[in-house]
Amino acid sequence: MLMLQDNSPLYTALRKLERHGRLSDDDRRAFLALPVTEERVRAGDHVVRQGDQPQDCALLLSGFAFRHKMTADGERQIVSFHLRGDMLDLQQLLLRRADHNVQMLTDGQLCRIPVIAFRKVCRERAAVAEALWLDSLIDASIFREWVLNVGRRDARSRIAHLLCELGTRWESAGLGPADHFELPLTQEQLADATGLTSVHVNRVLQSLGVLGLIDRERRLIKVPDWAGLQRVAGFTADYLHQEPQESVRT
Amino acid sequence: MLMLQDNSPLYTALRKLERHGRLSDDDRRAFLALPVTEERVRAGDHVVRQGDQPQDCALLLSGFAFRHKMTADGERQIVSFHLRGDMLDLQQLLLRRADHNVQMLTDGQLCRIPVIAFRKVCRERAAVAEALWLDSLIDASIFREWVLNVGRRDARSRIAHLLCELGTRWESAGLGPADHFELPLTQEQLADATGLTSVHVNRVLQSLGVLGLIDRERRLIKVPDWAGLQRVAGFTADYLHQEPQESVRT
DNA sequence: CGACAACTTGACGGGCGTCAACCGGAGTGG
DNA sequence: CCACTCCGGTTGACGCCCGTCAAGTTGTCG
Repeated sequence: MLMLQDNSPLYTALRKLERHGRLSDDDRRAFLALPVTEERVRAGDHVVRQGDQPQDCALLLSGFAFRHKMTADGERQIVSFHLRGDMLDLQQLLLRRADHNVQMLTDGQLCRIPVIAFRKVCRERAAVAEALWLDSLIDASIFREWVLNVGRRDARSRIAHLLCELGTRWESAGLGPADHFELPLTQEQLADATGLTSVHVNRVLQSLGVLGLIDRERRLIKVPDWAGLQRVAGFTADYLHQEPQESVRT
Repeated sequence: MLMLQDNSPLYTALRKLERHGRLSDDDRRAFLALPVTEERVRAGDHVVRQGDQPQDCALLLSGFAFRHKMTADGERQIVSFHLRGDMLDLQQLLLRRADHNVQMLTDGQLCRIPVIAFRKVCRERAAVAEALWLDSLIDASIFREWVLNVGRRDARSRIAHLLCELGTRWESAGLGPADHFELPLTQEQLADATGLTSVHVNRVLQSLGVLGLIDRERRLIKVPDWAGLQRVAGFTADYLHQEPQESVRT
């Protein structure tokens, strides 16, 4: 078995990619050998801008990021949040032009992988391509859940659902327990993610507090009643596809 | 150049996959050689059910299909519509358990491709895997636009936007001009796709008619003022990624 | 011609948006 | 050490977009 190099910035990503199935030593080696450039970024920095044609893919090493789009008349909608280990613009591997923005929520660190080298590895190592493809399928599943969330849940369960998702992903990214996580979002950003206004988000957060479902202190969320929050949200984690896939073997 | 077999049910899909870049003759041969079983389906038939672990992928040969999810308390949200040539559950290639439902909107025809054989081709023919991966990335892009649509547009532009998308995809699927297409949806289904109620959808459709933006006759939509509809919708087609990609060549 | 689904219309109500004022903490500079 | 500023959070009053309910109407298929 290949000794893993914990010091490679790609190791975090590799661990996430292997969540659904081991790669061979050759696959790991090829992936870890990708050329990268690390980069320190500040809250608010753009990682990708709509219309860009970036020549590299970004991997989030630390900090929080988010994707968002805007309507013609300037309304913003956040479409996803990203934690350590997430690939931020995997789609740039195959799609030329970015159709949305990716921006840092907090200070953090990311590394950039040149598209050309990345594509080469994908073409030569089918299992690596497959793991990355799977990753983008899970992203897509999360987007579908978000459509359901903003389309068919009322404000309270909508926000509760988002909190459940973030807690669950926080835990599965190895950052801590799901019921005690960082939420480095202003209420306006929370509103942009849920299709509400910041005023209403404020009222709903308070009501969730009164119900004993969440405790807020600064940008930290504690969930004293996880089952209750889940019930209000109608949350089940299946759409995150976190379990190993035990998928059909060829 | 490989002579294409117009009679293969996979030919429609191949043409769509090659929209963004030619495959080699070997790639085409491998894809067209996939074992398939054709199937006639009726409006309302389920193609995939949430929780299923299907052993094949479905390709839509004719008719309309849609995907939908439900909240814990039974609210339905449609998350996408599908036309001839679309792969209906590509994600079953890599994900074990379906997290949503796929159902026929009209009578139609589909063909099923066994997951095992399909995966084998993907592992052996990197370019085929890449084309399919690209297809799921475009799906994901459409989901993001839907999040924006239900999250941040009012009822009128929301419905206008959906009509613009369907018209555009109708045309690019080779079914006819974008401003004159079939819309085999009840107003309740339209409501489930836009996060509204059927009553309100009814009123908005009428108002779009009064504005001279659309004409409805039965399940047919004519758009006398496409530019106007686009303006009301705030629609730009970039998120559909229809242009050839001219992507970085390795 | 009866039955059923889909569409249409009107009256009414509520969840959430809008507007605006105020508060509170963190950073800044004198 | 204290004003000043600024951003984000909080609160209240009010109103609108869209949901709800319920009663028709139309169209289609047996």
